[in-house]
Order: sequence, then structure tokens, then C-alpha cells
Amino acid sequence: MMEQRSGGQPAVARADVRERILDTASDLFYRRGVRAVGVDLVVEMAGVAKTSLYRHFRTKDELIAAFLQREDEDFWANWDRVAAVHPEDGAAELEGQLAWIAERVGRPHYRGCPQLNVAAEFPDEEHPARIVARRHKQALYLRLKGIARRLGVQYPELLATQLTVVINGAFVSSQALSTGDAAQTLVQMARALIAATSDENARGAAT
Amino acid sequence: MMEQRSGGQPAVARADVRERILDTASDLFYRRGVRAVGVDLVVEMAGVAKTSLYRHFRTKDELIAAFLQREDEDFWANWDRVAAVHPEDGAAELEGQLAWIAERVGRPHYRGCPQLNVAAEFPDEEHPARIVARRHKQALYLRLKGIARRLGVQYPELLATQLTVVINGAFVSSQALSTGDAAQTLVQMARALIAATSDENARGAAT
DNA sequence: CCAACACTACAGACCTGTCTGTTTTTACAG
DNA sequence: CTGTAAAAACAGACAGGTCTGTAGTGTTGG
Repeated sequence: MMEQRSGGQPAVARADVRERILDTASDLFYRRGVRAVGVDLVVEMAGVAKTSLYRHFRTKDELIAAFLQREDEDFWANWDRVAAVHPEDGAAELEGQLAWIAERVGRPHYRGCPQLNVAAEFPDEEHPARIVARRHKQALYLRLKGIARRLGVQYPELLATQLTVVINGAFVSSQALSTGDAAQTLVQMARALIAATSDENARGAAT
Repeated sequence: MMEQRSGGQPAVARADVRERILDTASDLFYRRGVRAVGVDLVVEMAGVAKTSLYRHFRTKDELIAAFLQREDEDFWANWDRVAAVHPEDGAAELEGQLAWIAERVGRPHYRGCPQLNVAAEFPDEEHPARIVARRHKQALYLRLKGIARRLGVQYPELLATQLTVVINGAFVSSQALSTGDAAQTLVQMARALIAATSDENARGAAT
């Protein structure tokens, strides 16, 4: 861990300590739960002083919010990478998004969506971390609505809501999805929902 | 949960205190989160002595498990009540189940599925409460598979997995479902998924 | 009579956040 | 390249509160 940076660059160590704290805290928070991890443990595992933690983060609550903020940015980085591959084909993009989400859900020690986990741990909706989580889920809905619009379905808002439910459901259903191909299951769900919103007007008064 | 009583009749007061503790703990655990609620608060709100709590529950972990156990029983009581109304029609039963689930999700201070919340709070999968939660979700899957079989779809396991994802997704997506009719949204999802598994091959051997 | 109950106090550990003091790193001037 | 002052990091004690679980004492009701 000890790196000697002879003739070091300025402002690196500053960001370095902050990043090390956030790295360590994120890992511990996700794996053990936020409330179960104290700042003393974060400080010890990160190899920093407690004063350093409280210099970069005013309170533990702000550290939790920073944890979710980083998870949010990581999530959309993955999303945008896939979106860039399918600038035209909305259906292909959606399946691509579901593919990497399913891969993530299926990982060995996957423990759910951090945003949903923190929401479960902290009932206060005005908690700084809950505000990050709420914006994250709102952004997910909006992105799905954009895809739904590109698909040209009749009710993009309805389809976006349904896809939100499916994706959030996948996050908390790793047990049910562990048997079989999770990606295929989710893609089939998306196709079925798309087909249904496309049928609505054509079918008219059937059954 | 057969409790052996040494020889007397004091079963009434005993069960009364136990129930009062469990009532109070369940309410506090659900609304504020399990880790955020200490036994001192439970004891104070229930108006009992701490020794009484630890006489009826060996540890707080067992109290948490009892909380989820009771939620499990309540859930299936609702389920069975609806199931009894539709002994033949699987599609109607499924829509009935989704209707009361959506109603529950849409309640003013709904705070998610207790089983999922506890799973988010406690990473240890061998925690007594996690064992209850795991069995609960497994039971949900099995009930849905039973409905799927009655529907005569081609892949009942696949449909059951998909419906599990939808229901768990509804539990954690009250934000997305708060706009519009949640019950209708879920029912439409179920219909779309059923139609998709029915469309897969034979279209001729209908009802 | 005695088991269940209420109440208080306690042990030992943990929590967040602050404070003091020392050492290292950085920034910049000469 | 060097001297120096400010900023940042380290180390650790500390305050004041919380947590789970146990123990001791007295009260009550069947």
C-alpha cells in the first residue's frame, strides 16, 4: 500500500485520501449494510485517521449519500456505454441494458441494488442518501420512457413504469432468478410487455 | 410453535404479554427499520418489562424472526382468502392477488415488503429472520407456479419466475407505481406475460 | 405458593463526532 | 535546490449516548 511518490503531483494525495475512504466505505456499506458499519471500522480498514474522514465528509450520513452518488454514476456509465451501441434500435438497447443488469444480479455475492437497500434501512425520506436514491430511480424511469418512446408504443409512460417494476424486481429477486438464465427471462418479459402495449389498439374489443 | 406449559393455566396472560410485545415490535420494526429500533424502545412502547421480552424471545434476532413469521402468516391469510374465491379460474385468482397486493403497496405509509427490508438490513443469510424470509419468497414462487400450471401455459416455471419478479418489483417500486392505477398496471403485466408464454408455439389447442 | 410480571441498575461493547497534539505533505519564495 | 509556513494527515483519547442482555428486588394474581 505504501507508494512513494518522489516529486509528487499536487492535489493528488488530497483526492487520494478521499477516494480511499469512499472506496472502503462503499465496499463495507454494500457488503455488510450501512447501519452495521461504523466510522471506526471504515477508518481502520481505509488506514486513515478519523479526522481525515470528517474533513472530507461532514457526517456519516453525507458519506452514505456519497456512496450512493458514486453507485449512481457507475450505473449510468454502464448504461450509457450500452446506449451508445444502439443509437437507433430501442429494442436492442433495452435488451442490452437488461443483459448487463442480469449479469450483475447473477454475480456470486450480489446483495441487491444499493439504492433500494439504503431505502430499506433509512425510513426518513429526507435523509441525504434517500434523496440521491429517489433521483436515481426517477432517472431510471425517465430513461426507460425515452426508450419506450423510441419504440413507438402507444403508452410510453405505462411501459416505462412496467419496465421499472421489472428491473427493480430483478434487483431484489436474485433468489428467484438464480435458477436459469436471468438475462433471457428479463428479455422475454420486456418483449411480452412491448408486444402487449402494441396490441392494445389493434386488438380492440377482443375477449 | 407449540409452547409447553409446565402445568398451570396461566396461558392467557402469558400469551397476552407475548402478543403485546410482538405487536409493538412489529409496528416499530416495520416503520422505523429493525436495526434502528432497540429493545428498550420496544419494552417502553409495549409497557412491559425487559425481562418479559427476554422470557418470550431468547434474543432480539428471534424477535425479528417472529416478526417476519407473523407477516408471513398474515400474507398467506390474505392470499388464501382470495384463492378460495377462484377455485377454478387461475387467471381470475392471479388478478385478485395482484389487486390486493397493489392496494397494499399504494397505502399512504407503505414502506416495502418486510421480508425484503430485513434481507436488505441483514446480510447474513443464516440469520433466523433471513431463513423465514427465504422460505416466504420460495412459497410465493411455488404458489405462482401452481397458478401457472392451472393456466396451462407451456412453461409454468418461467411464468412463475416472471410473476415473482413482478410482485417483488411492485413491493419496491411504490414510487413508480404511485402515479396511476397500480393494480391495473400489474394486471396488464400479468396478462402480457401469460399471453407471451401461450403464444410461444401452439395457438390451436385453446381452452 | 410460585410463576409471571414490573422496575431499576448494571456490564461491556459499540456508536458518532470532537478535541488535542504530532508528523507528513504541499506550496511557494528565495 | 532549499527554507519555511500553511495545509493536511495521523494517532489517540474522550464525551455522551446507544445497544443487547443479565441480575437483583419487589409485587401480584391464579
